[in-house]
Amino acid sequence: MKKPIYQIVEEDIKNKILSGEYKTKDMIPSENELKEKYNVSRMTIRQALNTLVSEGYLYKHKGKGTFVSDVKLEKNIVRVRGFTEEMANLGKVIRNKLLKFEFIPATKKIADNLLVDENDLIVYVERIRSSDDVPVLLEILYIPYNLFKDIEKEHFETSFYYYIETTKNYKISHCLHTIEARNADEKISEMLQINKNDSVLYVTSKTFLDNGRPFEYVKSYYRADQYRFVQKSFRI
Amino acid sequence: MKKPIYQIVEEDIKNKILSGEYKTKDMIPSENELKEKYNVSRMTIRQALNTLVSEGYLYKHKGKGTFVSDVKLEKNIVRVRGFTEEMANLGKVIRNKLLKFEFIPATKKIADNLLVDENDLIVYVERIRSSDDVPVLLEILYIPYNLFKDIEKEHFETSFYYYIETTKNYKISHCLHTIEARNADEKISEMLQINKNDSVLYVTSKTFLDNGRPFEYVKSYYRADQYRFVQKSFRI
DNA sequence: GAGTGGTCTAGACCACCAT
DNA sequence: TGGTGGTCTAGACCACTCG
Repeated sequence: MKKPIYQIVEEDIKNKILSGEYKTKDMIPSENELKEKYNVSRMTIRQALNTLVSEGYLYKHKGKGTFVSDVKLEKNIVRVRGFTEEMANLGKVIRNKLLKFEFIPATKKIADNLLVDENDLIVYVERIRSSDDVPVLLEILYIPYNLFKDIEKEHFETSFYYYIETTKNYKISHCLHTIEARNADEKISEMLQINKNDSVLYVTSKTFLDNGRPFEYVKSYYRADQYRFVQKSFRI
Repeated sequence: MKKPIYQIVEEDIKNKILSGEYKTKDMIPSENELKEKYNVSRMTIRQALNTLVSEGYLYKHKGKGTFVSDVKLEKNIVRVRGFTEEMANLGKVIRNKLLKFEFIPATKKIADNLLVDENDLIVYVERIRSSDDVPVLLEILYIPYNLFKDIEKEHFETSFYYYIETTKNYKISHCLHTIEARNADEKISEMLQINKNDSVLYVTSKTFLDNGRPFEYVKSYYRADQYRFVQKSFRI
């Protein structure tokens, strides 16, 4: 799986921004200079730059040049992060206990959410995710098989997002959440080691690749004493 | 001011989606066909298509084609909106029942959150907000008196945000939420007309003016059967 | 094997900005 | 006027999907 050139250029420039080699408000080399430097065509350079612009690292001024954004202001937007990534950030030890890993036909509802046809093959996964040996959430995942034909149980015992981004080299774009409160039923409470009727956060998520395709539909039950959402909203 | 071709193509295709000429899950013509149809180069077609993909109108399948997304699920960006505004948008009739309106000294925690000094005067408000006569949430507000010296009970019986933006002419900038699930205690359940131990969404909000000052700190208890949060996150 | 989207090239002309 | 990014072309080869 060879990385495309524009992605190499993109990562190189992003690193130069993060390391401080390109500083806030600095003009980076022009597209023509970058074209020479990386020995590629200008369109390839533009593809790399445009991604960084859409991610907020750079901004352009026609007739002037391309400049580095104030990256401090970015980081406050709500980010899509896998549970693994999130917990690792907090220095927690994660464990994933796989309960089910099956192939099932898509129901109407799942097919609609994942933009596949009814009865198309779906990877169905149930797992419990623990942080420092305390169960935090129960996840039920629906994943279109045709996107991940080499998918294996192991990917859900480690990090599914790592597999997607590193092994498959897909790009994750964004995620839609709904967040509700529910009382745990018998099954949920048992799995999360809480009492029946204890509150849980019930979250549905649909996550998209940068080609516009949803690649997972997830129902999650979070233990209320172990997890909460933080969100920043803007008045627009 | 001539429109670039890719934008004309983009709008044309978007219109065909919105008008229903291209239906959900339909494959649209291939890039080569579109190239012939509009009499432009393939790169121009791709620029138009990629914008529509990033906006969520289309998704692509390498080796298969380009397809129409389920457009109903657009426009989900998280906005700061007062409850009044939000419910009015849904055509609901709002009522606010004011339970308490008092002036109290700031505790350490409240002072820290509102960037005032301990024991500074705080407006303390409790109110129940109903939609179509069903109680939806219990709100407990802490507001720094020094920002609103002319504040009155009436402002909480109608819309506090309206008062801020129209009467005071302040600009609201953004809001930080934390969202948790809790079991309703005796008091909460009674106020929201639910059973004891029923789940509620417990939300804390800190809302800021565009000068960076927090102007309210709010604890809210939402009835789980009446309310949920929707959020869109980006991977950056 | 034929068709699709993904990547890439080596040019070109334009509008905008500074000097 | 010379340099920048914005738009656009007419090709090319690749990887993927499907029959």
